Amino acid sequence: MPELPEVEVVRRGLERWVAGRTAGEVEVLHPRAVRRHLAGGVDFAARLTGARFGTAMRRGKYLWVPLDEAAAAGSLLGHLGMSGQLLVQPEGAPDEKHLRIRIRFADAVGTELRFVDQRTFGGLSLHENTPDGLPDIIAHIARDPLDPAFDDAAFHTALRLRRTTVKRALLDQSLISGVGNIYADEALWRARLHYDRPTATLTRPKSAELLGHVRDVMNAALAQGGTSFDSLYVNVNGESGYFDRSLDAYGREGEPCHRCGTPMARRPWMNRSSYYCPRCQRPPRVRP
DNA sequence: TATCCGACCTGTTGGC
DNA sequence: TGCCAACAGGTCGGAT
Repeated sequence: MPELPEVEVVRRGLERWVAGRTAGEVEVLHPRAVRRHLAGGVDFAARLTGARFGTAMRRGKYLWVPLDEAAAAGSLLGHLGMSGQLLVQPEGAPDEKHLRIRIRFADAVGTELRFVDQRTFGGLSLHENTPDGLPDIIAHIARDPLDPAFDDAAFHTALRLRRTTVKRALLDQSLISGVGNIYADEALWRARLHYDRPTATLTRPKSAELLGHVRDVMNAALAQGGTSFDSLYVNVNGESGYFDRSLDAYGREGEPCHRCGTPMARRPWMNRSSYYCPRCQRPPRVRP
């Protein structure tokens, strides 16, 4: 599934292939793909048509493109969800099986923007912007740790104040954005932290170390998977090369820990799975 | 108010 | 072989 590095690759692709162009005909082929656009698909298409795209922005896994001629100070907001792709395809190319939204351009370049999404967890929508230039609906989303303006000290303070556990905190988009289940497990393994460790017990050095590992995991993925924006198409296929080569925790149940050789464990967690090393990542003595 | 957790969705996998 | 349940997981919103 697209994680933050893949979303960044898509952002760069949009910046290169879509910025400065004007939307022509817009087709909404599946209503769920515009479910966050409360006025519905017809309104979405009508308002987007004729709008000129600015430079794509990103916060966490949300992408948005400022529009200069649709609703005043508005943006086209996108989230890829579990299986979403934004593709710039030649006009007339066969439709993808899960094509949800098609945006033609009012120019003669001969390409169109497509939103393709098998599981329809993602979608596109139009929103007004806050004074900060952020789509209003994502104003509550925290900055991601690759954002130069991310405040490490404030993150640590917020962690200490929460009465929750460390993995829940990593997945809390109002604390830190862009961390999904996979990267949370990877960063916790690197930091030798058990997922159920209460955040209130984390020292400042330990939370700084954890944050550093989150950044390392993301940067490594970006370095390995962030190549496709140089091609003609904005194309995230949902499979980062990083997943195949460099995972230390996620999906490795029963395989030896890359640090100590102990078989890795998997535990059901929040309708998901947590992968960890039972030796390197000891559970907290006092359960929260 | 803060935190928790089920629902949404569909292709794949594994068990019977 | 075929059927069905389990699984994957980001986000929202209702429940606690």
